[in-house]
Amino acid sequence: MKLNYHHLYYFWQVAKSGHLTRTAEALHVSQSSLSQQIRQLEERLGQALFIREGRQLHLSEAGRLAFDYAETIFTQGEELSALFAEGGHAHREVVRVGAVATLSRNFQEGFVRPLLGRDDLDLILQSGGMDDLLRRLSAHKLDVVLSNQPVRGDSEHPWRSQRLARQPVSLIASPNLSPPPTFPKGLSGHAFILPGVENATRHAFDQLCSHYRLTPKIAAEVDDMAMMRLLARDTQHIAVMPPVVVRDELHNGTLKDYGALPGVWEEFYAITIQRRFESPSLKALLTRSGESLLD
Amino acid sequence: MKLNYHHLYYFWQVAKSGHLTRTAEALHVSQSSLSQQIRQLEERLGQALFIREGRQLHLSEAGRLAFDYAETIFTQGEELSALFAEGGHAHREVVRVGAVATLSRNFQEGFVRPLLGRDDLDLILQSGGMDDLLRRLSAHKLDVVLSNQPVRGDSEHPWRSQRLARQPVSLIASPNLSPPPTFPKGLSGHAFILPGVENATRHAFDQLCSHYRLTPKIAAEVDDMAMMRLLARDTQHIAVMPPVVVRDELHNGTLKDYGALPGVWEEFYAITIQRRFESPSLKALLTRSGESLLD
DNA sequence: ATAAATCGTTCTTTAAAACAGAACGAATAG
DNA sequence: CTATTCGTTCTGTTTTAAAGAACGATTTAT
Repeated sequence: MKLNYHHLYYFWQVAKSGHLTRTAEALHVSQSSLSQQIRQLEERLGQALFIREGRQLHLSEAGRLAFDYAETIFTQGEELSALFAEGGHAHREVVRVGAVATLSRNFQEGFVRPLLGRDDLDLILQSGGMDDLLRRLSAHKLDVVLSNQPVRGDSEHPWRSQRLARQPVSLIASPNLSPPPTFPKGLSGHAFILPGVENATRHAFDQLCSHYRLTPKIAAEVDDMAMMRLLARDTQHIAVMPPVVVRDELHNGTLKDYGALPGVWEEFYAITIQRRFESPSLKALLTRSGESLLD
Repeated sequence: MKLNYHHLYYFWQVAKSGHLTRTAEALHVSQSSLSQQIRQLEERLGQALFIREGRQLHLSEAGRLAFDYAETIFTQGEELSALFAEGGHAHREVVRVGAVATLSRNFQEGFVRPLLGRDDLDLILQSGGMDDLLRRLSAHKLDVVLSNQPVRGDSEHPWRSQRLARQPVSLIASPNLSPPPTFPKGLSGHAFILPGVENATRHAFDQLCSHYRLTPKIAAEVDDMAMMRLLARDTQHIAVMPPVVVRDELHNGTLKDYGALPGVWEEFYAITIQRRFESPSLKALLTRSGESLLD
């Protein structure tokens, strides 16, 4: 037996105002009809939503609960309705991309680049924390989340993490460092700017160091790639990061790539919710080869 | 003309599976009926939701949009339905309190204390960032948010900020500080642990200092009250904070209150959404006098 | 190549629901 | 203590959703 949304709607309206007769007038239905529909909803749910005290209606605890749900349901519905009402015009395609705020901006740009030239669609880019972004993804406020970590989905949150690209991780520093650092030997005297410990790249780097019995001096731990880029530029320390982050600086000579670390990769994932009808533009983004994202 | 939620429901089901006939069977209705209801929805919205290609249905851009809304609407509905289905039992009262994570724990506890003894209701306490909490409040996932700052509501977010209490702010430090600090003179040689600049208390403190032409040495800026408490306890610096935060330490002599700062207050606000039927327990919490919250 | 099956739409009839109106009862107001 | 207000219940009416048959288009099978 299905929930009757029209009954719920009437309940919502009455609960909002607290008066049956007034609501009936506002909705242009008879109070008798309204009363009946609400009673049917109560029978369907198996519990009283209103407490009848004299000729007044008060929300019961169950009613309060139902009201909260009704509120989100029908505000969504009204939003939808308004969206279609405002313009009879056809809807433009929209692609909404969320990106973990600590992710490389160059990578983000590379991902959405194919969409930038198109004037037949709207691109919405939002950054934020992982939790926040995943919540928005679940609420269908985002189409895809970009992250440097995969996420395991479960039955409640059927997320799908797809690796878009992997990028070697290099030693990046000022070009006039002397002696020039090399890996694994030739690091003494230098301090490092590293990704934070929650980062998978950092984990790989630590493993590599422990393999070569190295205990590098740590100048800073930074989780934001944009911040790391600034620190690499403005200090004499060695940053451990993918070259793509500092593409411009490498090109104009502000920074130098002292070589990739073997077996250490920064990975990029697209997290989506599996759905039957994917936006064709988004689908195209996700099925590209990894190289084009990083050049 | 109102949006028909039954039509939307059918649309949602068909859009999920992509097949009209199969969905009709699953819902135990005829495919003709299903087809008609969806057509009526399209007429109501003024746009095609499906693109008919041969005998296949594809979501149009408008359809994709509508589908996202339908998804949140009906998952909410199903959640509601499940909630009432699982137990025919009467629903216990629930009060859901959100608190800004940086807020004093003692204050939080004082706020919810009247509810702790009651076994006829469930108390849900969540902490998080202001943005996150306000979002949950708007989504009716929380009944009230506790904060040390008021929030201006608007027509879209009709928040109401109510001041629950104000608390003097004192100089708090180790009891064996010598010379004992006094305000405004007698602070030289001491360093301070201060709330972060986004905190209203910090602002008042800075104003006070500038009035007395003081430039205090800052040892640390901390936005989390629990953290501040630890630092006050484990350093020889002077913390600027309300005594309520360190009530226990003051009582057992671990810390000492060197006097309140004139005109500096830490304020506590309850942020709610105005509604017709407030939970009686919550209402009782909000109408208490401020004193009982802080003792 | 052509018949058969599949799938969605449209038209018409039938069943179900939402609805309005009247009668009723209880609580509030003058 | 009588009017009025407000929610409920009962009955007949109207509207809406549903089913069935006919149709057209596309895919599959022979």
